[in-house]
Amino acid sequence: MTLNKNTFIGEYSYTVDSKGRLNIPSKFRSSLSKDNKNSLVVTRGMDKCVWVYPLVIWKSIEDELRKLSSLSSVNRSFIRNTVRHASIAKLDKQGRIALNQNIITFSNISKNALIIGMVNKIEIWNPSYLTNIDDGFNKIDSSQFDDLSNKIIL
Amino acid sequence: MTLNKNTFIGEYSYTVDSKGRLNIPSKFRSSLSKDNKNSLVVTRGMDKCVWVYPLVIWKSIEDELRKLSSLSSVNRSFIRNTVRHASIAKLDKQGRIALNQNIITFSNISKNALIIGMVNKIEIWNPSYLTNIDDGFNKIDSSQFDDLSNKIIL
DNA sequence: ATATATTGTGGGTAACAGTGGGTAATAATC
DNA sequence: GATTATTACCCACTGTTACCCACAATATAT
Repeated sequence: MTLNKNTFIGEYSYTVDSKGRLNIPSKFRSSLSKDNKNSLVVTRGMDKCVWVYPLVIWKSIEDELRKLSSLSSVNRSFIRNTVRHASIAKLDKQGRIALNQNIITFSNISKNALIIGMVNKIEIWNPSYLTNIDDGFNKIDSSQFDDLSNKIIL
Repeated sequence: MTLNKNTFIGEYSYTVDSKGRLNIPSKFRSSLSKDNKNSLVVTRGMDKCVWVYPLVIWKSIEDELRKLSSLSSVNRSFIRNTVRHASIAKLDKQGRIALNQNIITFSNISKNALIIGMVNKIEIWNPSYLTNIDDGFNKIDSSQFDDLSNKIIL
């Protein structure tokens, strides 16, 4: 049962096998709309993790990037760093994707991987890295969320 | 007979069985609107308890989160910590949901569980934990509620 | 008060999900 | 063109999940 299509929530602990294959949670797979053709786009996250987008969501990101003028050096830099590490990964019959060496090295994922649903995308973490981020979260002055608390009722 | 749909009040004491299944009070079930498709969203509370939302209520939270840009690290942190422990639980034919290990460990619920209606959501407590929080509540300086008293008429 | 329906609890079993490895097809290298 | 390396498909094993039925206790109705 899924909420919206191409929407991901929850956390899952999986293993990367000797061939670099990583299972995508079946709940995430069943959320993917058909027009993704069983394909995801894998790229570097802004934190030390992997970002995974459904193909159609990535396409909309591409369309946004297309609107940015290359006359601006900031834009050029932003576009370059957003797309240079992106690659398309197709799910195999068992529902796994193969992570390339570039991504594995960047995120420092070896055996255990933590997969987290981030609503419109998926994050893959080295579990020990995430623990550090999590600690940071708890140390954030809650006043930083005051602005959010006016927008979102939990 | 219920007042509003997806609205919960009252307190109930139930047991979690060996498979981690927990009954949802029938009064709560009959309050759920049909478009929830017998599904709830279970996640960690901000206290040491479990928060349970009707599916459609959670969906509106998701929609708000989707609007937050991932360029902001505060936003990323907020989204991650809001959704990573959330999962969809479908009511079985007996009106129960299955609590996963993550949630059980966090809330320290073993056999007995206290289910409390919180108007727009449901809380599930280890009974002994709630006693402690309750004591704390009584010690809060009432001036902390001054801000709220300007917004809500009790 | 008796009969009937509903509610909370427990358990068996079949289906599914995650993991690993062998093998064939494809691509890359010499 | 031959050899090697990489990729993708297939099968198999194991543990978990979800569905089904059962039963006792409570509530409701006649």
